[in-house]
Amino acid sequence: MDTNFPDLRQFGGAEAFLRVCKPRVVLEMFTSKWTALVMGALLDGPRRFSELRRALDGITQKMLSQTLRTLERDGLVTRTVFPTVPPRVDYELTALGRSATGILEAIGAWAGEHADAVIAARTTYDARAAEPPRPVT
Amino acid sequence: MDTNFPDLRQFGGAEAFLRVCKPRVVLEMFTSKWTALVMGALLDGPRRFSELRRALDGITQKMLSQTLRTLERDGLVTRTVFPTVPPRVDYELTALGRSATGILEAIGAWAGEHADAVIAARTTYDARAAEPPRPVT
DNA sequence: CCGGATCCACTTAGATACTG
DNA sequence: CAGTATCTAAGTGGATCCGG
Repeated sequence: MDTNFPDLRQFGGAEAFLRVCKPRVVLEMFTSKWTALVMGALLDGPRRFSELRRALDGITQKMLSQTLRTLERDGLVTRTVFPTVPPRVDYELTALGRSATGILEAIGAWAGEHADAVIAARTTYDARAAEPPRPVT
Repeated sequence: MDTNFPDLRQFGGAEAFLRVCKPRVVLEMFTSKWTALVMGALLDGPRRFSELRRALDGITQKMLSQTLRTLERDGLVTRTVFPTVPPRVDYELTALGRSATGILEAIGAWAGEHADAVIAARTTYDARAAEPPRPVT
């Protein structure tokens, strides 16, 4: 099989390549701890800040706020402020955001089939690493 | 739409939920900087350490070594030592590892369609954030 | 109610030097 | 050739306090 792995020297090394690699940009959208969970909580429709805070029982205000702002910046979520008192702010997935949840579903599907194998492999590896050193014979 | 977002209090809060959530386990397999690139470099078949080091032009020995060990621990890559001198070590994707690259392909496909929209959204957001504050009227 | 600002602990990654 | 060990810099997340 030949999958045309690129010659990274064209880009000035792997480091430079990663900065312009679009799949990597997307990967980093989901790497932060709360991103996937917040998007999941928005799947059912618009939610206000305090509803999300309750749904994500245990998340700090700072992290929820920060995660939502990142999602908004990436165009995955809209933020709507109602000029009432007390203030009310609604968050909702955009079309782009809903399409991005497809990735999370793909990950969930793979996880359903293979996560146990990964966890088992870790257990085996860790047990082997904890064994006493083998005699040299 | 109702997507049955779970009541996280059942798990003792979101923090505890994330620790047992299988999709999250899978997500974290790819969060480290070099994982996806190393797996990509192994798609064409077995490679030895120095070949990978060259293919990933600019990666440090430490990060390549660390990434490969993590992949091996997760059961995605096998490590084969040939007892020759000088030593030779081959790395190869397992069946599990090859199936996991499907996730990376899904991300790549979405990126091909939507990464530009994300990048554009960021640009717009950043420009707006840099504007002078609006008068209160 | 919705956040911003600050401080701190922990993790991650790079540089460098050394070993079987 | 194929790593490991150590040190340091940078980023990420949590706790807490303050403001509109």
